[in-house]
Amino acid sequence: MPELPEVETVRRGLQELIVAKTIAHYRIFDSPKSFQASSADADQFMIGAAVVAVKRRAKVLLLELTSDYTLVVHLKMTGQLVYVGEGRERFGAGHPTDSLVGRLPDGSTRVAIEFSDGTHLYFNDQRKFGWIKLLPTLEVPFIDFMKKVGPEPLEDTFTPEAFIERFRRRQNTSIKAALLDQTVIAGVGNIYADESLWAAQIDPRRRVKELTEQQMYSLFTEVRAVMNLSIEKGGSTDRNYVNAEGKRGSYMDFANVFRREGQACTRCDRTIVKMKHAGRGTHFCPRCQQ
DNA sequence: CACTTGACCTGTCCGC
DNA sequence: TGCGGACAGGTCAAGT
Repeated sequence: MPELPEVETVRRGLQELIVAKTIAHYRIFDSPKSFQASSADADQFMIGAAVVAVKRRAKVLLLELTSDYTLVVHLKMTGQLVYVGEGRERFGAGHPTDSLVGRLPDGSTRVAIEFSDGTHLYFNDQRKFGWIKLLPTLEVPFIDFMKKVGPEPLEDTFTPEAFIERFRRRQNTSIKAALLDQTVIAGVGNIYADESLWAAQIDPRRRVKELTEQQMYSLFTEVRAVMNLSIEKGGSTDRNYVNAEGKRGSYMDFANVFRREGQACTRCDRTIVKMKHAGRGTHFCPRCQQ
């Protein structure tokens, strides 16, 4: 479930691994949905183009090319963007729990890119929800998603006042549903919604309009703290997520509620509960979250 | 406009 | 052991 910390971890890895590499070939394994570009465009603007930079906006990765086109990538639920360097026959050769990735390409590979030095970048996606679009770099800010998506919560310029203002038009829904709404705040998904609400001691079902200013300040602080810690830990590997080198993240070792139903709350010892709310599995402590 | 629900997919897990 | 159904959750379309 790549959310902001996972996508940022992939971005940092790719920035180190593929910038300045030139695309020699590409291969599409599946469906017009996984890779959205005409073959003429892909041939003209990918082959021979080098990677200028790897950027991120919300949960979307942007691989900018020297052709002035950008590969826009959304990993959705099970997407992976994995780099395999020259001579590396497979991942997972180290500690057996480090990696979820075997020899590539595999049955989940949707797109393979070969660089001129013989190294590869694979877009794997078991459930095919994810996609790659090839677009002119200048058009990227104007696609629907980019126009609607909310501010980046980890930017230095983002303030608690701006955070509170973003929730103004979602007063009547639950705080969890509002946090998951990408047009309110960018990058929060199910894991970090549950974790930040636990840290701020707010019941996920509570309506936005019922929350005090102090609670909203606390939530602002905790959303950032939780996601910053996760980036530090390389993100959360619940099932499929791996970074650009095929390695797991370790944030789940630090989670206080997510996938911890039936266990004791680390703050008050009450049993953590899981229920369905806002259409999602929702984990919280019924004693210390109000 | 605000808000909720279902669809998109497929691997995994659970109960029979 | 095999099989059907529930489940996982990011985003968008369609519904109230």
